Amino acid sequence: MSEKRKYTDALADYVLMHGIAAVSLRPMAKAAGTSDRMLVYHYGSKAGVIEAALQEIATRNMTALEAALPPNPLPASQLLSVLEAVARSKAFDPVYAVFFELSAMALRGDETAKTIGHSVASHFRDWIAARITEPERAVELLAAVEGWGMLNGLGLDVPFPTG
Amino acid sequence: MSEKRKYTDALADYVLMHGIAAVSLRPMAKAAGTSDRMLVYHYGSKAGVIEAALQEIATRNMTALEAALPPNPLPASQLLSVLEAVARSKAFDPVYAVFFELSAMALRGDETAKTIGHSVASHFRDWIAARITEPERAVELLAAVEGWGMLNGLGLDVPFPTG
DNA sequence: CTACATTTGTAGCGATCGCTACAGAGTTGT
DNA sequence: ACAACTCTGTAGCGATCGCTACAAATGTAG
Repeated sequence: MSEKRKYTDALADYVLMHGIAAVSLRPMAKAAGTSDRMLVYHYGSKAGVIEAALQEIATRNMTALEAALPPNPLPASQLLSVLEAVARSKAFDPVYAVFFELSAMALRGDETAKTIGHSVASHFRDWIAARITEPERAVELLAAVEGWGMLNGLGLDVPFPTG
Repeated sequence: MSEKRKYTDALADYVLMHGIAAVSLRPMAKAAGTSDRMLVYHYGSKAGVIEAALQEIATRNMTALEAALPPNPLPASQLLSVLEAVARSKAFDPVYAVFFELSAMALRGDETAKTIGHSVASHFRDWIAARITEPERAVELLAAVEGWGMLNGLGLDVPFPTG
């Protein structure tokens, strides 16, 4: 595996762990086993580094989704109980957090956040649509799951959507 | 009105405009017509400044909600069309953005974000509960509205929840 | 008026930020 | 062997960060 590929992997881990807002080149480089100098060399700038990390996170999520469940229409309620297991696992918190940060950045006009966030959300929506018997409800279910994640993150006791 | 009160007001505007992650003392002080020195004097530290701004934003939202609609049970669909008008207005984008940032910070363990975010979300939930004929559905509706805001912010064309 | 406490301006501390100039080291093509 | 190109370490630039020491100004109480 190329050095840059390994860096990208470590950068994605770092962003998931610390959030988009908190990153700076030197600590990130240290976590990736290299120097800030090399990150700028490979990715052009801090913005390039962050974009690469976000793209990597997006790709991971999409492939994880594909691998988790074959496209096979189920009743919405059944798909939601699969999603609930994932969403409730502590390991998913950083993904939610990055997604929330992306949304906030997009609302403030960040073009990179808009592009990547829109792409991730669209893929997730289509993934859902291909796995429920009422595909036109995919967006509604996605919104319910995201809204649940937000309120749950804020410590509200919210029943997971059941469809 | 006391100087500190005026500062807090300007700080809330500043945070709504620029986001939580982007704030630093000097630009914020300039926007409030004072110096970083004075912000630290009045609020103790940068964290104190941010907390005051967030509290002010939270208070504004709660009083705006109270003023917008008297507590009078309506069918959920009617309340949602009121909320849709607010949520779709461009002026509400910064509120959504700050809320998303708060959620991300809370998920990463920030105690201030947890406290304030939980408080805002609880009040909003209770506000809804007092204005629909099926109060037990308040959390579900809140989650749907927040999820809509997130996907909408990412540029997805999402129908507003109808209840 | 005097003694004290509260409020403010000036200046600057040490740390970190993103980024770059420069020089070598390593690799490749001829 | 030589030149050209890719890669990487060292050092440091100017800017900004949160915060503080110090002292002057301002208000308040005796």
